[in-house]
Amino acid sequence: MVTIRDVAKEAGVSVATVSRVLNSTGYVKEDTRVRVMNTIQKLNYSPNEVARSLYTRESRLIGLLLPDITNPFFPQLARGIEDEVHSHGFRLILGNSDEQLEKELTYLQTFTQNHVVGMITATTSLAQKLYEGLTFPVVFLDRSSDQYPSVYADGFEGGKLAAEEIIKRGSKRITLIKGPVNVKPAQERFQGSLSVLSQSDADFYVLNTNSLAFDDAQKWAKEIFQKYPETDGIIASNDIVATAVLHEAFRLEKSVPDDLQVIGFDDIPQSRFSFPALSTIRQPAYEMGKQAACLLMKCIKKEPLIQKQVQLPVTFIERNTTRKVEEHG
Amino acid sequence: MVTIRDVAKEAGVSVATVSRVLNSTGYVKEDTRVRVMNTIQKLNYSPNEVARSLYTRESRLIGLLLPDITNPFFPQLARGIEDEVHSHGFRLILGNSDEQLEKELTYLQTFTQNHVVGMITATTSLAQKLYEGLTFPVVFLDRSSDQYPSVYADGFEGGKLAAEEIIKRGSKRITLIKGPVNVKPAQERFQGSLSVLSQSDADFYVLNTNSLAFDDAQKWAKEIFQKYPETDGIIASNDIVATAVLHEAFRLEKSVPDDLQVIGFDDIPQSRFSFPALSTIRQPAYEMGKQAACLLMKCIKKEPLIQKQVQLPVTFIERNTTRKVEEHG
DNA sequence: ATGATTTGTGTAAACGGTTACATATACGAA
DNA sequence: TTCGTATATGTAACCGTTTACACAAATCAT
Repeated sequence: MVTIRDVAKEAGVSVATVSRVLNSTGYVKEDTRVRVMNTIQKLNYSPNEVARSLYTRESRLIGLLLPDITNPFFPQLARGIEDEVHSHGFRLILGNSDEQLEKELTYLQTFTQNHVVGMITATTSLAQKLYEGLTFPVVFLDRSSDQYPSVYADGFEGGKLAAEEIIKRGSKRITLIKGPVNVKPAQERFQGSLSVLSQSDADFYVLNTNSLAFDDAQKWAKEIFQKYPETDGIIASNDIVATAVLHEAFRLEKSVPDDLQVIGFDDIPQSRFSFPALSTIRQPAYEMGKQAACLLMKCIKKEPLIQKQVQLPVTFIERNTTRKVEEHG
Repeated sequence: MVTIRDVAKEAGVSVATVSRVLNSTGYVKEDTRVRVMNTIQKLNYSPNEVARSLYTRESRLIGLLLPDITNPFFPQLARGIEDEVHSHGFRLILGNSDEQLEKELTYLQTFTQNHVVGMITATTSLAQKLYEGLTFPVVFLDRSSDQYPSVYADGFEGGKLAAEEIIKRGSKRITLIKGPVNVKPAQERFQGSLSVLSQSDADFYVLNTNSLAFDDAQKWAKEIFQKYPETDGIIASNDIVATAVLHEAFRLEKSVPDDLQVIGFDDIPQSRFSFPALSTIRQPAYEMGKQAACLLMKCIKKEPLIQKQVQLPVTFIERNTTRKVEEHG
């Protein structure tokens, strides 16, 4: 491995000069700068990030903690983040928490030990005090926080929207699928929908679930039609569950949206391809990731944050699992 | 930040002793070991991974290079990898290459500069010589290589399978969607299907595409029915494209599988929820990731590899976008 | 009792960068 | 000419670990 000393010797200068050339700091005469650059090229030298990190006490790494990359919502967040931080020269250390405190802790330690410059977390943190001791900035994504900068969509509003739209379109016996209790955004949606439903004249049934994943979605879907067969409107905890519901409804030969309406949450890319195409509450995932990354970049550069909390709007995406309403006027 | 010296001083021993306790190397008397451990607890000391890395010249990080995490096939690979390496105490630096050589190079550099202990790549590497200079082991995933350890599914066989099954089920005017030329696995599938089709008595049409992503899938789908409206069987380049095709077919009121059969590739989780449920060639993605990680672990531990190339079987998953054939016997 | 070996601990030199500080020259102003 | 400042470069300390080497005490074999 070729080091800065090798370059210095070859170019006939000191390591300090090479370092100065590398970082464009201090004074360097143009001739020597060129000479050093050439030597770097010639020796194919590339500075050791670890050594740099040790001295400066920060790396160019950013920690990213997600619940589960296998859920299609999160890769979009991740991609938004990556695209943004990459352009600033940072790289990501990725961790899946599976919403388990223990795994989250492991990664927090990893991030600390590796001197990350900052982190973005989209997971549990029921205990926000976990993050208190950290020496680097943290941005919460897909979760709100008063203390920390955070980027999230308005889950409560989304939940309300879903309920309003499904009621407006005529569902009377509504099933509300409640996501895992420890997943905060899922609870917010749920509360949003609940607040609307409880003030409406619709009957409703709440199905409690403990996962948002593919492998379980089918189970919840079956459960609904067993326990509440006469339901004519389902507000799902996310698009995956909604898709499973749709699938099960088809198996049972229910006609969507005529006999049964379904609304999802997230608007993952594949939702527009479901059959019928899924009506859903859209969260701008890629954009959320990007914004979170921007916020973190500002924290890292110690620029003042104009606003610590960024709440992005949710929108109702009307597709074919809900009935049409004719507009007035 | 509390360092090893703080611990040493507090425990009344030398840094060497603390280090020995930490790494369970050399001789340490039981009393002092306990005393040091207690001090570590008391001071809440956690060793600086960067410093360790600098001296030992290796980190506990592994580089992972994927084409695009947004394509649902890759998160599954990633998850398989993470689960495996995590249990060995390693963490992942993630990069998306978008199949662009330039981005790939950037990440190769990042990995080197950060002293990763190894890397797994599932992307381009048209120029395998890129990987020659590296000081750490590399495992190819979803791509074969004679030189390097690699884990992949039998794409050619998968392509053949798809063609055979669709022909066996009676399609006569087949559309073969050819994935991007620079994506090797896509080409292998294509070649596999092509080899079968060209020896069959079916007519077929090849649609060339340059992406496997959601945003473009719809475009290819529309193109097919414009250019080859009488087609009665479509072999898609992956499940995403297949799903888009299905969606478009429905819009055009084609009856699947009666008038049109469709076969995908990958078996991403959502495929079983498409309508009709997608028949596809399954690649065991999670398992592939896991195997690749296992291979890398062995390389890192310098254990001999029993086999450098691991080829996992593909299987035809019969769902409802293909017609049934009655078994003989 | 004596030497060899095992056990236990400490000192200091790496690892490969960055940067504070020292030094030296060039240049412009007074 | 002299001083102050801008320019240019080098020396060495430092970041926080690991480990080679040195040394001493304890244990063992003869």
